[in-house]
Amino acid sequence: MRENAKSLRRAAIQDFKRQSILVAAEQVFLEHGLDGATVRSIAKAAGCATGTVYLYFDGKEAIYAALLGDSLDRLKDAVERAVEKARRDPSLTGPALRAFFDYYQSKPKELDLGLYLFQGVEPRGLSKALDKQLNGQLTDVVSLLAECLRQSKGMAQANAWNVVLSLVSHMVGCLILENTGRLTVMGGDARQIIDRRLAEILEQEGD
Amino acid sequence: MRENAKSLRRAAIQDFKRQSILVAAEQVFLEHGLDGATVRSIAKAAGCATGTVYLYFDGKEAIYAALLGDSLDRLKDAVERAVEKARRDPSLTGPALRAFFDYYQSKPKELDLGLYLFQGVEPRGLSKALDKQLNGQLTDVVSLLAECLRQSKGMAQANAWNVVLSLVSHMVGCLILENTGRLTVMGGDARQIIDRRLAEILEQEGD
Amino acid sequence: MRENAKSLRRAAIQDFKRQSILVAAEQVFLEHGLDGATVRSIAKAAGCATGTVYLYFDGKEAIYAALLGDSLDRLKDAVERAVEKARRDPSLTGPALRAFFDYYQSKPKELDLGLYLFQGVEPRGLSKALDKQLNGQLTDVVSLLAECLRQSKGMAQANAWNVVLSLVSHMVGCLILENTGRLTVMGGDARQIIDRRLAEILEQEGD
Amino acid sequence: MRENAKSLRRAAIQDFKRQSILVAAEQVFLEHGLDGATVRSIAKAAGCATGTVYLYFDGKEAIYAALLGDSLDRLKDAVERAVEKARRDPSLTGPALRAFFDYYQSKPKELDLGLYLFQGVEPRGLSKALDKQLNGQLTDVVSLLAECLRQSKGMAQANAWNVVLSLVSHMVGCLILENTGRLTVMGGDARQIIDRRLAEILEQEGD
DNA sequence: CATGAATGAGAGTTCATTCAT
DNA sequence: GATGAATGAACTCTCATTCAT
Repeated sequence: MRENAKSLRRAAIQDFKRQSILVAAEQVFLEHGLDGATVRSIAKAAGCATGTVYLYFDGKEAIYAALLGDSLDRLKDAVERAVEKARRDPSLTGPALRAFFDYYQSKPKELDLGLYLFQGVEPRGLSKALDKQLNGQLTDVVSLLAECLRQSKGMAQANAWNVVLSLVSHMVGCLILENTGRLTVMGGDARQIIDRRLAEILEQEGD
Repeated sequence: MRENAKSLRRAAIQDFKRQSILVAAEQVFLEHGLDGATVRSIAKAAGCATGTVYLYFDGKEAIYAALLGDSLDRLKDAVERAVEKARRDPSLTGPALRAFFDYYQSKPKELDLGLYLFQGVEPRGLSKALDKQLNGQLTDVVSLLAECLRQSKGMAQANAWNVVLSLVSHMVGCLILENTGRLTVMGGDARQIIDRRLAEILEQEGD
Repeated sequence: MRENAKSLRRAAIQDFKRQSILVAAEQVFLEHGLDGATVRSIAKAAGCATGTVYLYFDGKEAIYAALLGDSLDRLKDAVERAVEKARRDPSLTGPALRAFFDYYQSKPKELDLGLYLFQGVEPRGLSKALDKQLNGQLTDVVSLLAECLRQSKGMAQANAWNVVLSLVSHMVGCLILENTGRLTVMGGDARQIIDRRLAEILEQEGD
Repeated sequence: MRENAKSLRRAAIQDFKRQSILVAAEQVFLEHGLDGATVRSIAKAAGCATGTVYLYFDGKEAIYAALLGDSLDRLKDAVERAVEKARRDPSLTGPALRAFFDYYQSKPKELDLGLYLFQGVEPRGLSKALDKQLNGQLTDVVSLLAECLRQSKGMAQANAWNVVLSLVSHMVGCLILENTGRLTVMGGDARQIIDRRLAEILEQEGD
């Protein structure tokens, strides 16, 4: 018992350290970019020595992968919760579909982070394995949304899938343009655009 | 006169060199990424010495900026041509609106290139000046599209502007997801999504 | 008494730990080289924590020194036993002289280990003290062999000494070339070379 | 012509730089060992910046390889010259056979350098290719000596080969023990040992 | 104008050693 | 006594930039 308690405490401390490195890394990545960030600066931001970072992660890319994986996990959780509510109350279908957008709008940094993935995955050194994992996580999220729409509108599965893909693409585009200020400069409002789009989708007849 | 001719010739030669460096740089940037590209490799691809690159550009960032500016110029040209056709033949409004999408779908690398802009502009060394210039170029393109839609559908200007912003966001999202393979993995097709979207827009009554 | 017994036991346990670290270290040194070996890997091979190694040794060099000293002790033991037999039965003089060679041929790694000594003793951190100690141990071994030869052949002491020095040099050269594969590549056989040499030595008249 | 002269000059300068790095590297390797030597310290000793070293060599191991290859080349030259003389004047067979020993005794550092090869080639990171090359160079030298002995004494080829292998092993052993002071401490003299050995070999009947 | 050798700061990563537990 | 997390200096190697030719 005593031993057990001790190792539990140790594990908790380790988890905490790991998390604090991740938090620090996220800030550094977002401020300086994936290549601009140095392990040194991440360590300094985390308040530890350079070598310590390597006790918790295999290297810079591993940190990035962990960061992105966690982010997509949280996204999935958020979407899941919203979809679950909509299942109990179909009038919440709109908000459920918007959960993807809401998540990234409330955490714009996490989308920025993911953008690194959008540049020649291989050449940048991001492994195929990471790419596959992230594709899987993204597909899971889209599946949840498609199923939600299907149940709500009585659409055919394939149809719901296509509508959701279109919607998600639209959300991604809006978020990127908003994050970088391009949309604002041109007088656009991401939330408004998406809401209008959602209204159109939900108005349409099912099939 | 003699002097003048000579200097004209010299200017032409200079322009040619400058262009050949830009062409080489584009290839290298797209293959290795902004950070992965080395000035030496750009020079080698351009068939000149490392130092020569610095005779024509202030440095790596400057090459990138020039490249991006040129790309947006070409985009604007393409959109302008399409819009001009639509003005003469309103049935070509759909293809005109799609010109933005078509341009980047036919040159996916150029969108990739632009994506670097979406990550921490300042810290990466990309100047506010460049950012402003690019915003201006993008706004020009959107203006062309909005005016085209307005004339074709008799919409209010503000309304047309909003519709085009939404459309352009959608296109950007689709292109990014397609370029990175995420859309394909999930069984989506960017062109199809955008065409459906265009059909909806053009069907709607002009307010 | 009780205390005494306890401390004896403790000393025995300490010795055991020390030995197990040495055994582990030898394996690691031989596999990865003096610089390639890490204290962490030695500790892991010894089944203890990194810090524990420092409870028994002053550091990596100290482990190496201990290892080398032990190796030379074992060599001396082996030579002593062989020489003792030859004293009782002079026909065993050949095998006695070959004991040096036999020891290292059966444990080629220990000669490898010793070779580190041959490279920049001081700068590598190996102390003068260690160097002196090892010279002493080597001289002891040579003395044993010289005395054996003197008794067997009735040679003058100085003469026997010279012959043994020559023989030991020869053995060292053969062992090194064999260990590294150079001899084998060239179709040579260390054992055969040394045996022929021994035959010549023993055939010669004792001055 | 003018161009040619220029590039010739440039090539000469390059060769000079390369050589000066090699000379510096040899000193640093011998003082600090193969692992102890740092590229920085080699550069400093050569009077240039760290990066400059990488303009002339692929890395630390490449420097070592070049150093060792050059050394063996010079050894071969020395042996070749001596053997050539012996062919014209058979009374010089002794000195010819001793050329290997003489070379390394006059340049003890070069043997020290080679000793790194004698420690687990692979684990130390020294490539198989280097190992093979060096084996080839060493074999060439031994061949020269064997042929010299064969012609001088009218020995069978196989016999001469074996005698030379034995002799070379002996020389290596003597040189190592002398270089490290072990031989001197024990009152031995490498040159004397080898000369006696040579006398024995040359006295023997040619099979 | 063009060259490309030289620079040197800085990258990711490792590891001997320490010390709080 | 034993642990192993933490340290931070030092490593090899890269590359944007400069400048003598």
